[in-house]
Amino acid sequence: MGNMKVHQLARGFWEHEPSLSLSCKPSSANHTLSSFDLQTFIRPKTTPTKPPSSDHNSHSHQVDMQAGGTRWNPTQEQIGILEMMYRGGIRTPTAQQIEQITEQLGKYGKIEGKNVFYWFQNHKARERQKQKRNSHCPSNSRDEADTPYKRKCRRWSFTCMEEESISSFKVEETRTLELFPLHPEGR
Amino acid sequence: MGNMKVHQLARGFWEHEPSLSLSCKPSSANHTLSSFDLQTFIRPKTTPTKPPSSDHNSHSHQVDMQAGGTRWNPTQEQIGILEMMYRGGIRTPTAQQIEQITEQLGKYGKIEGKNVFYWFQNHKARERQKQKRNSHCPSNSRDEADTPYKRKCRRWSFTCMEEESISSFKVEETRTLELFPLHPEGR
DNA sequence: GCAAATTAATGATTTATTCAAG
DNA sequence: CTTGAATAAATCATTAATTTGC
Repeated sequence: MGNMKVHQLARGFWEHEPSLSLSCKPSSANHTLSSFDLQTFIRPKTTPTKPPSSDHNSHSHQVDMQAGGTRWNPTQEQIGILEMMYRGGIRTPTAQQIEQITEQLGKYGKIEGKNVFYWFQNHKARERQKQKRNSHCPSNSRDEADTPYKRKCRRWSFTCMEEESISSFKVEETRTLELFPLHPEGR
Repeated sequence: MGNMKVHQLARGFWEHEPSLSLSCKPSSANHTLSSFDLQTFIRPKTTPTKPPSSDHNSHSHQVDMQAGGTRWNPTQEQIGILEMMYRGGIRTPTAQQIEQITEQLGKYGKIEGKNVFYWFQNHKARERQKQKRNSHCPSNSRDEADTPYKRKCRRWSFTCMEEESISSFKVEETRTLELFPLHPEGR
């Protein structure tokens, strides 16, 4: 709050790189790749920064957020359920679980899969660090019911919501890319 | 591939947790959540481990992999393009870029968005660590063309490919979960 | 020359750290 | 100050190189 100036500069991503004046030796870079334009990717299309259209606000529960770049603001019910699951033993849910959880929690307010994912990550990390800070009598500092190194497969894939979303009431645009705040100190 | 014994134990995910005998105090857990079954999520549905069907091998380039749980094995063209992009300055591509890159690289072999994402993460990290190991005369150890702390929004979402995939030649099942080799020594 | 055994690379996940909104 | 979001570091796990014994 307060002194949080937000730069709106809409320059491209890679303009801070004149021409790669590094003299990296072109070792074994003799690829026989055909028909490929690097420029296509270097310059990501100068998005027109379409402002979010007038939202209809369907779900009522709390501020609808999204569509502008705000972050998820969980409701009490959502937190409750998540904590219950955490206490139930879930630490890093699989994609499948995340899907289901998201669907369930969606009843209580707007939510995305990544929110669920992040919530578990953060909660786990912070519980751990809280426990570490309370390492007074570390007699039984065994990590009780955490995931004991079984490597599960996450299996996700990107789904970019851009360019005319599915037309239904999906997340539309949500463009925060060119719009980054800068913080006063080097923290 | 000789003494690599593979455990096939197909027990469920959370069976290493009888009933959470922890006596965690039920602090402020008086949520008024209704109609929600925790068990649904605790027990993720005992997938029947369907073996991959006979693959037709469509793309010719190299071993088709996938469909069983193997990892992405990039072709020379793909590596070439990715390295070119990296040298071009791309470090952590946005979801939008990843989408495009994936599409392009798809011409040279099977690939997913997450492969592109991981490739950049790993390549960046390993370049950095390689450079750190060569810190002989650290005169100009400035991180040259890396992303200088601009926080972009990644914007991804989960897409679980399970339960009868889209029917086309998509990734089906890919279950490597319970199947881990054990190595004789502590690595 | 060739497969098994070993090692080196590197793809895929998880954990730690950091940034920033509210 | 709390915590959602994102990135970096550490770690695990698999595949390709490479070596080795025949």
